[in-house]
Amino acid sequence: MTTHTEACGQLLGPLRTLLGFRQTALQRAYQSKELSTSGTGLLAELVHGGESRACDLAHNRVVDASVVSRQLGQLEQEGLVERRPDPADRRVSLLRATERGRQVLAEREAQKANWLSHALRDWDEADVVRLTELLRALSCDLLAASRETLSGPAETTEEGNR
Amino acid sequence: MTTHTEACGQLLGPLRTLLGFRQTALQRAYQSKELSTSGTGLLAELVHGGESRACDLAHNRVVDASVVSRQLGQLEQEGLVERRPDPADRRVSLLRATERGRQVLAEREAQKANWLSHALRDWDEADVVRLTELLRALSCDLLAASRETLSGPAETTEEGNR
DNA sequence: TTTATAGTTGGTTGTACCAACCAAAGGAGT
DNA sequence: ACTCCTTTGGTTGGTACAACCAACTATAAA
Repeated sequence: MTTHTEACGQLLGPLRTLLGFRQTALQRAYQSKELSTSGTGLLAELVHGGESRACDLAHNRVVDASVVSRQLGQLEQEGLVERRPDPADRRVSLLRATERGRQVLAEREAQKANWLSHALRDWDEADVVRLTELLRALSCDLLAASRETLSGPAETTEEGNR
Repeated sequence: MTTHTEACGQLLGPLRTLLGFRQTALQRAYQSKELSTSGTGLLAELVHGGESRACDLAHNRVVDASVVSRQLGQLEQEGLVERRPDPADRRVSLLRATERGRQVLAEREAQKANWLSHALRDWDEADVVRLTELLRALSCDLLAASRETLSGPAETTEEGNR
């Protein structure tokens, strides 16, 4: 039980609190009817990541392909994304955000940024920046570790958690 | 559009990513069958917060009372929490974690801390501490802002809330 | 031809909401 | 003091949404 582990233990509390917000408070606080909350993330990924295949989207978000499929269906129906067949592989469709999709997302992001800015009105700007960096790194490492755990909890770990 | 707002806009990405983990990767990565993920949070609150009333728990977690009610039922059934009638008000029951509840939670927390420690093995310890502080503050302010938004989005926005 | 991959659809589960309800408290009016 | 009426704590029923897995079709690749 190193001090590093202890420090991580301390991190658990706030992390749980934050993750707990999903589905509840935050969601309700800044939700629109136009964009089913989970769809927002997908749309954002398409806007920022450019044209992608559905399976890549699923992989990035670490969710089942079926989830992405349904979300895409919804987004497409609302005209926020469009698909075209991949000329190189007729199994895949390439997804892309429409102009309207970009626009809607931009609006939502602006709203959220405002809301967040209000919520953090007492914060030092430097702290916001610092937190952003740390969270980015955290997400990245959590993602990697999740994949590791999910794919091979068998023998990929060298000596022995479990 | 101040730079503060912009900085918050930058924060949105990582934040979304992180919140997206809920229900998916993280959940699966460190989940046990003994404790329904959402129950963990409740149990943690009981362990750390001491004997509480159900309505206070609901308020703290910003969820509907019915949600807490069902979760408590489950936890109680597994012998992780117990309730006793409040002598001062016969409507309320006071909830408390059982010894076994404490034990189970402690195990889970240790597991998680280990997992997290592994995930963040390349991190500077100081950064972990810093992130913990920032996340704590973030949770706190997000919570406050959510409540504000939820309770009175009508006309309470500009000057004095309520 | 056989096997693997991309995507969709059906069925199930977990977690949340709201509405409706019961039981107990707390005030107000007589 | 006694009864009404409103408020509050908690439970239960019904519904929505997002995730999963399994089964299926169509296409590629070996």
